[in-house]
Amino acid sequence: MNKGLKLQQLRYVLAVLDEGGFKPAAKRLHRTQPALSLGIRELEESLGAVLFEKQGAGRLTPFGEVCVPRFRELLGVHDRVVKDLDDVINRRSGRVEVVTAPSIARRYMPSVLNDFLRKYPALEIGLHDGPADVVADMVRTGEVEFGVSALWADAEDLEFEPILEDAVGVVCHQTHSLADANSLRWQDLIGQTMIRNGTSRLLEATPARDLLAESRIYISEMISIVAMLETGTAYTTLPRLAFEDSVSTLRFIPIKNPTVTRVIGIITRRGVTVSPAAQTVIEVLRDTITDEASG
Amino acid sequence: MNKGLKLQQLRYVLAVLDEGGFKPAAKRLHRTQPALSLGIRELEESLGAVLFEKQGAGRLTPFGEVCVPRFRELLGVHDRVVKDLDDVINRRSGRVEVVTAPSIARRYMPSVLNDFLRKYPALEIGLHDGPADVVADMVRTGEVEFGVSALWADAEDLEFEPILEDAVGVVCHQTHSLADANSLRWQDLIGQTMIRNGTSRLLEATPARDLLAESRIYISEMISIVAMLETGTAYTTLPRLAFEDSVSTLRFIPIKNPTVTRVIGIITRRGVTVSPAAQTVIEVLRDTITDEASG
DNA sequence: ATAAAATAATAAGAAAAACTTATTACAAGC
DNA sequence: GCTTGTAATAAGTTTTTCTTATTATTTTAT
Repeated sequence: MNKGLKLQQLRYVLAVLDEGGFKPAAKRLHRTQPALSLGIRELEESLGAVLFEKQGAGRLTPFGEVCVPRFRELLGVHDRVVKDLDDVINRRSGRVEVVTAPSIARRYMPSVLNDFLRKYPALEIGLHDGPADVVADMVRTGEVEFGVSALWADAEDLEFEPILEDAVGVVCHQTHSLADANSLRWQDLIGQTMIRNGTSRLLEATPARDLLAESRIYISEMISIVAMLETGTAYTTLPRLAFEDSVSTLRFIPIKNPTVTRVIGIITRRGVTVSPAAQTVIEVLRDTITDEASG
Repeated sequence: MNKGLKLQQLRYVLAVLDEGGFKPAAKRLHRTQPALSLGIRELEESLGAVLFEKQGAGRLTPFGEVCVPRFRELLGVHDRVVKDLDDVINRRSGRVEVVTAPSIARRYMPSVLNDFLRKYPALEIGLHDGPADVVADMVRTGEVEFGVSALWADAEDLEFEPILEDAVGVVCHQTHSLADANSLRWQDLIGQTMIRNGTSRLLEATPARDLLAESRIYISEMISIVAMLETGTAYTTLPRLAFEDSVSTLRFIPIKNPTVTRVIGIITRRGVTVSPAAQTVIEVLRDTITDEASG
C-alpha cells in the first residue's frame, strides 16, 4: 500500500461525483476521459481498494463513501491554505512590527500609519520607538521586521538604506545671543556654553569636534535638555527632526559650512527578505517622505 | 499566481527546516540536493514569494514563517486521512449493517457476532432481522450492506449467493397422528388439516401443490401458528431452521421424496462492492456455517 | 430481441514533470 | 588566499501524466 495521495486525483473523484460521470467531469477539468479513468485507477491502486463501481455512472462503493468526505476535507484545507497565503502576498492579511527613532515616530509615522491603514484595511501594524541602538537591536533580534533610524556603526548583519538627511543646527532659548541668527557657522559657536546630547557624536568627525571637546555638560534626556536651555545660558545641537516637538520659547538655527547631517534610513537584517506587509509599509513611508520633501 | 500546492514540495520545505539544510534533507527523503532545490524553487514560483533566504542554511523568510505552520497543518490532515482509510481497509475501523431472516439471526448470528467482535475488536456491527421481502428491500435501499435470507423472486438488481439449504418438514403437536414418524412423504399428509404460513409458497412448484390448494387456513405469525398447532388438530410445514425456536410440545418431521428446500444465501445489491468490514462479516458467517455443517 | 447510442476501460505513443549527474557559484573558515 | 561546505544551474534521463484511437459494456430505443 503506497502512501501519499495526489490532490489532483482526489479532485478527479469529486468531479466525477459532482458531474455524475467520467466524461462530463473530464470536460469540466479540461482533461480527456481516459485521463480521469487512469488517474482514479491509480488512486484506487495506491489505496488498495476500489472507489467506483464498474460501469456505473459514477456510483461509489461503500469504501468510496467512506473516502469522499475525507477527500473533501483534505481539499478544503488545501484550498483554504492557498487562499490564506494568497491573502498574505496580496496584502489582504498580515501584521508588521516596526521600530523607529522617536523623531521619525512623531514626525512621519502618524501620516504613514493613516495612509497605510486606509490603503490596506486588512493589514495590522505595531509601531515602537527608541534610540538608534535599540532600533538596531530590535531589528537584529527579529522583534521587528525593520527599523527607521540613523545607524551609528555600520553593522555587518544589518542592511541600511538611506531615505532622508537631517541637518544639525543650534537649539537655544529665544533670549540666547545666538537666537536671532538665520543661520550660523561653526566658528560662531566658539566660547558659548554647549550642552552635549545623544546626537552630539554626529559632530565627532567635523569642524565642530573642538566645540565638543570644550563642552563640559552632557544630558541624555530631552526634557532635561529643554529645562537647561530655558535658563538661556547654554545651547545644544540637534538634527532638525529631533527638535520638532520642542518648546515654543526655543529656537532652531541651521548651521552651514559645512552642513552636518544625520542620515536616516531603513534598517533591515542583512539577507532577510521583508514580508509583503512590511514591504508595503516601507513603500508608504518612502512616498510620505518624498511628498513632504517636495510639498 | 498558479494555485495548487504539491504535497511533496511542502514535505521538501519541512524536511529542509527539520534537517537544517538542503543536503541532509535530500538525504532523508532519498533524493538529491538539486531535486529539493528545484522543487522548492517551483513552489516559490507558484506561490509568488520566496520561502528561504538565499545561501542561508535553511533560514526562512518572514513569508516562509507564515507558510510553514499551514504546510504542517495540510500535511497533517493528509497523513491522518491516509491513516484513517488504511484503517478501514485493514479492518481496524468501520461499521457494517446487516439484515437476516429471523431464523438465521437466532441460529447463526450470535456465534458470528461473537467471532467477529473477538477477531476485529475495532469494527462495529448492526444486526437487523425481518421476513424475506423486508430483507430484500433493506439491501435494495442501502440501509444494510447485505442480507442473509431466502430470495423469492430473483430480482434484477440483487445478487444472490447461496450458502445454505434448509429442508422443509412437517411441524405438529406431539399428540398429532403424524408426530411419531421419523420421516414422511408428501402423500402421507393427504387428508390432514394443513395450516399455511409465510414459508408455504416454497411448496408451490412441488408435489405438495395439491395440499396447498386444499388448505383453508393461513396464519402469518409464528406465535399464532404455535397456538393453533397445540390444539393437536392441524399441522403446518416449516423449513428446519425456522422451527428451531418452537415449543417443546411440538415435533418436526423431515419430508422426503422429494425433499423441498429453501435456499438461503447472501443478498447484495448487484454491482455494489461490499465494504472491507462487511466482507469480513461475510467471511466469518461462511466459516460458521461450514463448521456447523461438518461439526 | 436487436440495433444504436452512450459510457468507461484499454493500448500506444506524446508531452510534461520530476529526478539524476555534473558543474558552477557563493560564502564561511582556516 | 585557499579550502571546504553549501546551494544554484545545466543538461540529459526517467517517470509520470496526458492524449488519441480503439475496444468492451451497458443502456436506450426500436
